[in-house]
Amino acid sequence: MGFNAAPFDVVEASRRVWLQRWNPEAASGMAVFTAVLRSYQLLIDQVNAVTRRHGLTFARYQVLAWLATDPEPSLTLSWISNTLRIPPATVTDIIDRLEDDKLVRRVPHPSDARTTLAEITARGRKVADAATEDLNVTVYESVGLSERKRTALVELLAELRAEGNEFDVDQSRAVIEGVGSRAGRPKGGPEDEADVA
Amino acid sequence: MGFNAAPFDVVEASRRVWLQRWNPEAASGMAVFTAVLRSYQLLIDQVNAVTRRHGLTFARYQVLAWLATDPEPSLTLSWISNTLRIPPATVTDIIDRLEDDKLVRRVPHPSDARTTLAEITARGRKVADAATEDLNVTVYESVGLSERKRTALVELLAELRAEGNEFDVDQSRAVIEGVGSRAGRPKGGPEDEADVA
DNA sequence: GACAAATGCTACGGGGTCGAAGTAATTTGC
DNA sequence: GCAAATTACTTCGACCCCGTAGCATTTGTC
Repeated sequence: MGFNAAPFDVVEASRRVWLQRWNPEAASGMAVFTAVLRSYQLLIDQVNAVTRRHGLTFARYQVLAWLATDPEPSLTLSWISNTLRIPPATVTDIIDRLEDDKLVRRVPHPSDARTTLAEITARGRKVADAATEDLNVTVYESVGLSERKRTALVELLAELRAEGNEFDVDQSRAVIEGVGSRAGRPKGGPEDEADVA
Repeated sequence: MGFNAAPFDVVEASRRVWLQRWNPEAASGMAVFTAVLRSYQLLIDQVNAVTRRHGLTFARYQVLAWLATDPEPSLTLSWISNTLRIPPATVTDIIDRLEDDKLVRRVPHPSDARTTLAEITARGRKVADAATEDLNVTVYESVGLSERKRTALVELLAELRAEGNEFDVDQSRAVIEGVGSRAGRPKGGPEDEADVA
């Protein structure tokens, strides 16, 4: 769907309504959610338009991009599921489609027969890079905001995500440093269970 | 799906990869998009869990909440489509379901036979308010961040959305001031066409 | 007033996603 | 060393969303 401007700023309008009918804390929280929602819609729309040009949905692109990026040419499906927060059944479907298009290949895990690895093909790598290049030029480089404000925004959202336990704050730094160590893990799971309900 | 922490901060990890393989502008833009995406996932997940308790999807809740909020008890389907950025066919579907549940009623527009109004029922109002109350307590009031940071975040996102032409910046203020004037408009459309491609 | 264009909505059909249940392999506990 | 619990993935079925095409009405143009 093409993107037409809404007739007014829905976030600000809602916020005023909330302030009248509910309490200020709820109003600011609602405003955060609504602002994130509408920003997401704005951006995902542009992203979808690009990935579609390359024959991919965003979900499929995302998986392919990680496979293309990672030092290891293959990742376990469960790693994909946990990291990209895609339900297992959806990962299965995504890999099915990518396999149909010969962008990815299923490979048995060397030491754990339960586990399946997704391995990117040469063709897949080519498609991923072309799509990324296109995304960079068409969307990412022309997101609004100054460089300084982009940084501020990303930091605020990082804090929001950290507080919401969106990622494992304790382990994150260590994992990011050792970028190469993501794939081959025989166990694949975090060694200490996070206490999420 | 329950929400388990990802093993690391995917935004930061991606940003580093981008800085190595692509240019800094693309990296910061990608980080903005990814941060918005993951924040959206985090929040929409919580919101969905709440609305489901009340027998609604988020899309249906959103429509119902606007109907419950607006001074006018009815809105045109096209207004809903434009404002909440929901494709017309989807609005039809949403109203169908809400009608099935007796939360909303279709009413012919008094002066334009093409147009249909959605009017909230007493039952609909009750469900909407209960769901909103629940959302406030369960999600909105406990979004992270200090009040100051929430404001800063919402402002940054407003700028992002404005630059992306997510809403009609010129008219927005005027429309928001006259909150009551949204519904009954016989024409329903903006009087000057925004120059969107 | 008549015809073309624009607007508002709906019917149809398909694609993407995902919860739940099932299968297979591995790890844990005793 | 074996049963129970856990982990990894897939199958199935369903729901939600939405692009497309189409119909009805209104508006614009002459």
